[in-house]
Order: sequence, then C-alpha cells, then structure tokens
Amino acid sequence: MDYSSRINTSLDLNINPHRLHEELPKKEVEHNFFSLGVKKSSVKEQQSSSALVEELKRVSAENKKLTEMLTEMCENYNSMRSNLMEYMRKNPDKEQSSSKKRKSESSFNNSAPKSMNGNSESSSTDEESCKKPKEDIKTPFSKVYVRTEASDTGLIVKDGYQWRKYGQKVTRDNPSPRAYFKCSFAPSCPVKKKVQRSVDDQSVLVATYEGEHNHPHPSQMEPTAGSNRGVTPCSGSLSSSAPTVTLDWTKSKSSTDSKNITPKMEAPQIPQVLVEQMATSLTKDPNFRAALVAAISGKMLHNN
DNA sequence: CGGATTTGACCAGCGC
DNA sequence: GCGCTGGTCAAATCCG
Repeated sequence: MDYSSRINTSLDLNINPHRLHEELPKKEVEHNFFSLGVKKSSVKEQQSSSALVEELKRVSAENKKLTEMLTEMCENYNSMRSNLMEYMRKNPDKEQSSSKKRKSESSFNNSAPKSMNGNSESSSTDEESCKKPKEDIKTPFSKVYVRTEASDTGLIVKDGYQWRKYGQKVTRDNPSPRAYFKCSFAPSCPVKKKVQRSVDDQSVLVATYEGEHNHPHPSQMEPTAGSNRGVTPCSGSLSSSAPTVTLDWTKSKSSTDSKNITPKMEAPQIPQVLVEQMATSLTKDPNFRAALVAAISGKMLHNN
C-alpha cells in the first residue's frame, strides 16, 4: 500500500511561503508586496522589500527541500510499515511472545491487540476478557508527536482540549518523566493522555491519547476561547492502528501563535476530510486570523 | 478561596 | 510470594 501518493505533506493553510510561490508567480508576489506598502516608497524601502523577497525565495527553497525530505521519509516509513505488517502476518506467534509488555502498554505501543492475533486459544482470550472487564481493546488510542523548543522543559501539549494533570512518573525505559492527564470534562469524558519526551529526541513530546471525547471541541463551544493553535488529535478516527500526528511548534511560541504550525500527517489512515476540517477550523478562527495578520504585518514592518 | 498542579503513597499486573 | 513497574489516588501546595 503506497500511502505516500495520497499524503499531501503540506497543509493548505495559505501560510506556507512555498504554496504562496506556487500559486502566485514571483513577479506577482513582488508586485503585491510592493503595492501593499505606501505608494511613494523610497529606494531604501525598495531595497528592503527585495531583501524580503530574497528571504522569501530562500525560505521557499528550504521549505521545498524539507517537503521532499518528508515525502521521502513517508515513503520509507510506508515501505517499512508494509514490511512489518507482512512480517507480523507471517509470524503472529513470535510477535505475541515477544511482547513482554503489559496489556496496557502493549496497546499503547500499537502492537496488535491480543484479540487481533487470531490465535486459536480462544479460551485464554475469553479468560482475559473476564479477568479484565476494562480491557482496552475497544479503547481507541493515538500517538501525537510534538516538536517543542529544546529549552522547553514542560510537558504541555496544547491540543485545544482542557486537561487536568493527575500524576507524573519516571518510567524505566525513559529517563524523562511521563505526565498523566485526564480530560477536564471527566468523569463524563473518559479521555486520558500521557505525555513524555521521546528517548531519541528530547525536543519531541510524545502524547498518547486514550479514548474518545464525548463532547465537542472547546473551540466549538467557546469560539472566543484563547489559544487554539493545537489540533484535534483525530480521536474520532482512532483505530487500533494508532494514527500518528507530528506537529512542529518549535517556533509557535517564540513569536505569534499559530503562524508556524506545520502539522505533518504521518498517518495515512487519517481521512483527508479530517485534515480539511482542521484547516477550516483554523482559518475560521478569528484569533488565528488576527495572529496571522499580526505576524505578516510585523514581519513586513520589521524588514522595512 | 477555589481550581489546578505536585508528589509521595498505594494498588494491580506481571515475571521470576 | 516477592520484587519491579506502570498507573492512579489524594493530601499538600501553588496560583490567579
């Protein structure tokens, strides 16, 4: 299964310089930037504007390069994934015996649920389901990778929902602590999330969502609510295949909110319609638009 | 003062 | 049964 052809690695948020270039010829962009300014622009202003255009070109090239890298990574990931799937199909027993993790952790690590292994020991699975009424086979979960500032030591993953931290633990396989959150709508909302820094990359937060929100997204309930820069972790589309979403918020904090959101959908299973919903909700958000306008005008003023 | 966060204690599952 | 580990509870503390 080749997902890479179906993945659009750039969100069509119209904040992408690369997209800007694609949609508008360079001359036109140049013209628009100039016409945006005061008509009687001085030579100095024109120089800074051309510098801005140069900068834009450079960023576009960089963005294009990154997009290509991402596409390549996606292709590699998909081929590895299909290989793994094939391997798991051929060796279901090995897979099962090799997973020494606990039931909950095995589910979080996206290994095949026990009931999915198709083993003939139906009695044992029945026994398990009897012992564990809270068997989480039905509980959907997803992983979200969030890139943050390396200096950012917090374990905050802003996804728009409100969370209440109820615990923190240092786990054996990762020196950085794992934080446990419950949805603030609990107990009516059963969703939990775990946030821990990646072992490989300390600047990456790994948020594991468990369950589905049984209430609308806070941004839909309170349109005036503050930071809405996160994304819904697609809990509605959660499946046993653990959708994975990677966000890059390394710069969203340093300047204006939202302008540097570059979500990368690593999960081909996430329907395009969801992505479009996310984009739509972002573009409809007045705060997002205001932040975008402020960011653009600020950048232009800075360069002029 | 009320809600959120912190943190040590406790509990349950699992392997030996 | 015991120890290890992850997950949760709840009292203490913090903060707006």
